[in-house]
Amino acid sequence: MMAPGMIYGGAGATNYFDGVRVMSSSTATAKEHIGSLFTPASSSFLGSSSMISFGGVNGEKRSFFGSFNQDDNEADELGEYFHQSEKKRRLTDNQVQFLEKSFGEENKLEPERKVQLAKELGLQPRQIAIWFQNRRARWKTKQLEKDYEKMRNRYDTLKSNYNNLLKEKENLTAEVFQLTDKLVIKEKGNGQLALRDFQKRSDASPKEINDDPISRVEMSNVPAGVLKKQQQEDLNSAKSDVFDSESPHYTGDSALVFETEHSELSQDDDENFSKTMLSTANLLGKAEDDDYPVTSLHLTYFGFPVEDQGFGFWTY
DNA sequence: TTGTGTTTTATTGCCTCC
DNA sequence: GGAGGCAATAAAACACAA
Repeated sequence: MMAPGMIYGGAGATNYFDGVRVMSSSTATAKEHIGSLFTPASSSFLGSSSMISFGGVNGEKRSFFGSFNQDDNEADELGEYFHQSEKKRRLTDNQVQFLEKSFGEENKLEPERKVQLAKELGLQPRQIAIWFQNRRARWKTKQLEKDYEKMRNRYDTLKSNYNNLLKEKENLTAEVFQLTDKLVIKEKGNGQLALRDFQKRSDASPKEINDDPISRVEMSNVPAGVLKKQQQEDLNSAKSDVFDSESPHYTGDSALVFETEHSELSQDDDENFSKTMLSTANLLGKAEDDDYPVTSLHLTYFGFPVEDQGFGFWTY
């Protein structure tokens, strides 16, 4: 049997009187404290109805649901409620309905409202507070679920868009392959001069070249269509002879430019693509500056940006 | 009927605000 | 320091399948 006025708590439990939390460090102290508050004259916490505040002690039953249309069903419900044991009891449907309505109006509970609701529903103010607290927790959980659902939908949309862009990019890449091949074949001819020039320049440090901002800028400004006849021939020569996989000049750089692309293209495709593009770029670069061979790094400035542009190779 | 999962009511401890 | 809010949790009540 629990002490009257004590909402069943264990040892060292927090106790409540009329909705006020009474913290205690020792159970005995708490019991004494609470016990002293419940004299036979106390108007609340009457025996088995310890969780329910009745209107008065004189047997008069004030209207339990002042705001409800009380019918036989509700009377039965109440009777059921009052006759439940002292264990944890559920609120009646009408009580819950009333609290829900109140929660819908305002989910925070001011002290006056709490007391008012407690009076109207015949519950302890503390019970009203607990109900609101639990209801807020449920509301928050629901809200989180909704937010999660929204975010998931957004993610799905973004993912779908990304996949579409990926496909588009693959198509464009394939188109570039085709066009480049066509271009190279078209430029077929004598390339010996280009090969000699390239070998002469092969002593130049790649770092120097790559770090030279001026050459980068110049490269980026080379219009693709400006080619002299002799330069075209140089390119054709270089295409077949210069870009072998052993060349220290190109293999490393190739990886630099296309390193984010490995998941998309096979290694062979990757290599071929790099070589072809280097070939083209060298040809174009030669039109501007014979001192520097074009490395794959420079390709970045030839309309094949690593990221952030329409033809970019980025990863998520 | 019983085992099990879910919901509801209530407690506890910590934190913030006044 | 007290009051109230919140997160985590306990435990009773309830729902339901086997």
